[in-house]
Amino acid sequence: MIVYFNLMRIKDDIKQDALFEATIKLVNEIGFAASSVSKIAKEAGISPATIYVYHKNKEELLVSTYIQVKKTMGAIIHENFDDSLPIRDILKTIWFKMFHYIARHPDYFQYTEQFSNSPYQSLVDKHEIEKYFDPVIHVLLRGIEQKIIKNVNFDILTAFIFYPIVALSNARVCQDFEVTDENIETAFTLAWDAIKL
Amino acid sequence: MIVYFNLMRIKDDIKQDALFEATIKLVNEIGFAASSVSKIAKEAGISPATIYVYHKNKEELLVSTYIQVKKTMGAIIHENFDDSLPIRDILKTIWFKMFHYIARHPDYFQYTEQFSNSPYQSLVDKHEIEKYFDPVIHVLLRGIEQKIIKNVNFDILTAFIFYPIVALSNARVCQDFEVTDENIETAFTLAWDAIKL
Amino acid sequence: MIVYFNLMRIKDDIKQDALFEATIKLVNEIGFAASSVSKIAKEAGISPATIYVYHKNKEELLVSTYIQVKKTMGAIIHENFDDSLPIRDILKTIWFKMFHYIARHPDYFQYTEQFSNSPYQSLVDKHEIEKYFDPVIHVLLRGIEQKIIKNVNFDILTAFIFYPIVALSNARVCQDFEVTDENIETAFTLAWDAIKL
Amino acid sequence: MIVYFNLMRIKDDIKQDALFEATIKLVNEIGFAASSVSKIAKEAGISPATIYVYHKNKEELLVSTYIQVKKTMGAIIHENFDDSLPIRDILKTIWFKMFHYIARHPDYFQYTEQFSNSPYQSLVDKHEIEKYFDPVIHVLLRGIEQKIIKNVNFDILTAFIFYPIVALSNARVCQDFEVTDENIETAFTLAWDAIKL
DNA sequence: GATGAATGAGTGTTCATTCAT
DNA sequence: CATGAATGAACACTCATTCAT
Repeated sequence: MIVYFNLMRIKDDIKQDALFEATIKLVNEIGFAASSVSKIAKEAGISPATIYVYHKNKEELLVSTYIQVKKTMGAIIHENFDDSLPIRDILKTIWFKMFHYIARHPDYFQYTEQFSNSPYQSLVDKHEIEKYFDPVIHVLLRGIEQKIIKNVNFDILTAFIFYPIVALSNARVCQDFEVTDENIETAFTLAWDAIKL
Repeated sequence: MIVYFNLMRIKDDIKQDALFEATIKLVNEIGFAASSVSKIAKEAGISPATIYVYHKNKEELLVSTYIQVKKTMGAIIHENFDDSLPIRDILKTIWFKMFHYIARHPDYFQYTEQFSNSPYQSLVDKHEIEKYFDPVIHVLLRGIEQKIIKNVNFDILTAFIFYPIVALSNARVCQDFEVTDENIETAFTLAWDAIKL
Repeated sequence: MIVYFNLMRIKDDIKQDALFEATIKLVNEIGFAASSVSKIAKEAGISPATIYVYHKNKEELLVSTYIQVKKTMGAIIHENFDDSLPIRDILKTIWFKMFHYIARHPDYFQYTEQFSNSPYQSLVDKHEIEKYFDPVIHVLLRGIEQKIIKNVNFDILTAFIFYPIVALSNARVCQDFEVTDENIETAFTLAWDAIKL
Repeated sequence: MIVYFNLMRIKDDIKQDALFEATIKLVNEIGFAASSVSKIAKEAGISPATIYVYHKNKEELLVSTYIQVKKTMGAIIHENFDDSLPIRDILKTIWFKMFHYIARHPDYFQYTEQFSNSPYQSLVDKHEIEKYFDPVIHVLLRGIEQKIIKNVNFDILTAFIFYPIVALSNARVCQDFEVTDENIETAFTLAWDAIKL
């Protein structure tokens, strides 16, 4: 009986996962508006009706897919996070991790880009996302305290230390930027020059 | 004779304009996917069929609206463009002009943000857009030549001298950044620190 | 067990049938071009969207309706088909069966007439239709072999042994021809005189 | 002034003609339902509104186009009509003339075929069409009187002496029948065998 | 839990026709 | 006479969602 129950759970997870991947794949291929519930279902190999077993509605499917990607990204850039290193080194490490993560999962990244410019984005609890990136945020705050980083509005800091990664990773925005370790290093120099005191 | 000409000209500029404004307003209010042709028509006070007198299809309506906004923006940031000023001053002037333009037309800006992350974006002739921003681009190139600006990949430069404006103007991304002359000045300092040699 | 099977089978034969009859009725009443999907749906008492559960699109609905009529017609004219009778008798029997079938289902016949002159006709696999009429065809071939029927191009034979039935059954073409056994007999005499050696 | 008036009239006729040809061409190419007023207008090189100067509405345009083709066909098959020849020769001459006319104007013929199976057909005054074919009709009547042709219902006669021409000329119906003088002669033999006493 | 069938509401688009010019 | 602009009504079709099974 227990075995049976476990098999059920496994089955669930497989479907859940297929749904996650199908959603991202389809949104990237045909865009947000054209990704209908039934197309996503077909891509995932399940019935449209089954989606409603796992998710309240389409919105909730897209939002939870977004959150899951963001959560994963947060976890990955903080792997082996060492708070004791110099601030510049910590940030540089995170730059590399982000670029490498995006390079490995361009589809995940592209999904978040599309999502965060869609009307669905307003349905996300911002604090839930932010908490996945808390450790880096605290590094910046510490940098300000230690007078290593400019004491300016936090949004300004973000616009120079994180947003350029997004821009440079977005093939639509930057077509000539090749993601090599050397180029990442160069780009990071500008970021650091921008925020350092 | 002039009266005759006015009587002759049939395609209605007023309608054309209403359509332009309605498209932008609706896309901002309910997002790209939900902005149907009939809703846009209703907002503009015309029949859905009339849209097809002015535009081949929905795509073309959205794309031409985007191009028009970009064109206007390009024109405005180059108003009184003075090539003889120091490079830093030219760029700073453009920063202010962009922020002010966006502040005055937040809806236009928001439209371009949504558009450039939609599947429609791939339908735009990139070169047509780029030419509206040629003068600034040449300023950067001159800065590199004169060894005032870092000699790095152009996409990297763009990611630090233009993209932060987009990030900071995007209320969704930066909710704490208040657009005041002082804050713009501060933010520009970081941009200049990033790109200057 | 049978009850269970009935409960299981979901796609509704009753709806399928209603759709078939509605399509034919409407096309006969208002013509092919005016028979819109929604009108057909209303006539069948179902939602327009439901049509797309049973048929890929309008074309496919019309084509499959045509094929079904042709199939039925083929089956009926070959009922009790007796290959051992004299060729003239076989053909005469088929003449009567066709006239009687058409008289009983003038709407089915009229539908095929309209269909085969519409652009949809090119979508039909001709061989699929022809196979329903194979037995008669073979009778003609046998007649030629046995030097009972003129040895001429098969299309010519068809134009005299089958096509006149179509003409005479078409109320639009022949308004004065009353379908009585006597008149059919008379007309068949001409057909036989035409093809016999 | 008269010259001016004449020029106007000529211009009219050119448009009228272009409209006639455009209607037939388009209906043959894309079918009846898809041939919209504006497409016909574009094909004819005039404005859709102009069509309504020459014709009350779409129906009337299609009907009058049909009548004109029928009229032309009637005129051509009666060219050099010689009532004094033997009946068989007269009919054979008409067979050849019809086949040759259709071969020369397959588009005109195809138009009438499509038209006479469309709902528009009911709008035609049958008597107006019939009168264009009066002379042949009288030949048949004379044949009956002289006991050369079978004394049967006139529709039956028509179904064997005229309808096969339509069938054999219709590429959709008869794909293997090549229109050569020899084949026409052969086919006529069957027609004559059918109707002769 | 999983699903195929069903649908009302909506989609983008074209239609025949009118009208001011 | 000729027309470009305009439109209400309709088109074929897809949508997100529900429900009986």
